[in-house]
Amino acid sequence: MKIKTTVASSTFCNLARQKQQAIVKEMVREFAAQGYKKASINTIVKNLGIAKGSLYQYFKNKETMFYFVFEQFIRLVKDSIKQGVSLDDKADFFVQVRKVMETALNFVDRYPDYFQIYLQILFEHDVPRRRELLAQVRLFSRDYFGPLCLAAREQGRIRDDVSPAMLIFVLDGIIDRLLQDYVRPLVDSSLELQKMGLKERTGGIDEIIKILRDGFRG
Amino acid sequence: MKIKTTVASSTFCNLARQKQQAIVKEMVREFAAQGYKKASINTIVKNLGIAKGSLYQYFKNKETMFYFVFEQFIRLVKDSIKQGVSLDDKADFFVQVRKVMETALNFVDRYPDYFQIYLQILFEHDVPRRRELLAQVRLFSRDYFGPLCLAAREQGRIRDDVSPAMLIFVLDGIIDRLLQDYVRPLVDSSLELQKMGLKERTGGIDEIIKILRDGFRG
DNA sequence: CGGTTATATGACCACCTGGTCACATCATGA
DNA sequence: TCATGATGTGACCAGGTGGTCATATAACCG
Repeated sequence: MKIKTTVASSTFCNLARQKQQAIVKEMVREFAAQGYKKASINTIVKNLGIAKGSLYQYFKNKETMFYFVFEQFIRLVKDSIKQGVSLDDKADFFVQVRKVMETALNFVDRYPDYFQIYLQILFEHDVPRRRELLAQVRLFSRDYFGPLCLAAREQGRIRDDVSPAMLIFVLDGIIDRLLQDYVRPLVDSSLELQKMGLKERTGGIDEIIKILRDGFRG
Repeated sequence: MKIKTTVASSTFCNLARQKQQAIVKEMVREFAAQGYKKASINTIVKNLGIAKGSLYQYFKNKETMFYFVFEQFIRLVKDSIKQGVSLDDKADFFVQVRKVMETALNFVDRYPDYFQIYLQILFEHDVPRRRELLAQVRLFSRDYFGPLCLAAREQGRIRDDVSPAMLIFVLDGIIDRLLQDYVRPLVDSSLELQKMGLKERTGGIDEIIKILRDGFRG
């Protein structure tokens, strides 16, 4: 099974699978840790033990390397969505939100570095073709949550004194926080889900859903 | 009134107020836009129209410049808290949360670049003395929300099947999102509070509080 | 084997970085 | 007016950046 890409050279595509994977892994690691601009090609080749010229035979330039990695990220996301979630208008809204949270958590659990790269793109304003890249991602938010939220509201599962924009804002915010907390816990307010087993994790998500549904009031 | 700092040179402190402010403003702008490592001293001096050597007579090195700016940030935060909020155990919990949100929003409205610098520190893992800096900030979160949340729970204003950690996690997450959305709206899920007048903004916050209190259920 | 093409290499380039310092300019006070 | 100390300056440094390319090595095939 050949690797799918629109930007890597044929030389790279014909590389031994093992070497290929090592290169991808190291590029992902470096871009995840440093973002686009701060990422160092010298560091990448040093860690791989290959010459810089070699890397530049595989990819035209730094921007292409980044885009290649991003391509892989998009592919993984799409695969995860296909496998993990099936939109079902009839199911309870909060059950569906729950499913989305679990799918998203599974993704960042499996591919934390790829998720970090996504965060880097969100945060770094001078990433090449940033707008275009982000437009490709709007997964949990627009393509997914948008329709889900609108449907839920029309079906009366959501109080009608809450605007759709606000619903999306809060849900998206909570999920984002959940994922970021998973890969990069802050000292102050962490659920530490990444330290838990599957069962506790499920319990944590349950609690969040409960809050979203019924609020904090005692 | 002399500027308060523990790191700037006396030469800088004796500078004409106007020049001083211009320098502070430009450093804040650059660090806010680029973070610590990517920030360029050459850019700063070019934009200011002064020699690099001059800047290095005001501050020992880049790290000192960054710390100086951070010092100012902390000062502004403390002032804002003093003015904006008074902890009141007897007031309704959600009313207090509301007050915190408004105070925080006012801060990022007045000092968006300083808030950006805070975000940069949160996100950039190789900022010098990062842990120490972040420890000084835990404002809305630990020093503030922690006691508030615990008190609210003990007084039964919060449902007792929600853990304190979860309460802090969700509140902190929502506020964080609110502030980030204010200075750096995402295309997909933005409330666009920054485009609104004071009244609409108040309405937006009200809606959030309502959701936190009673949840989304229709 | 020889010949030809594909891959690997690292010295090298121009450019930028944070930082220095000998020197120029200015202000002050006698 | 002149001397002294404070302030301003930018050429310069070592080190890092993304990127190139002539050359060396390997792989393949007749």
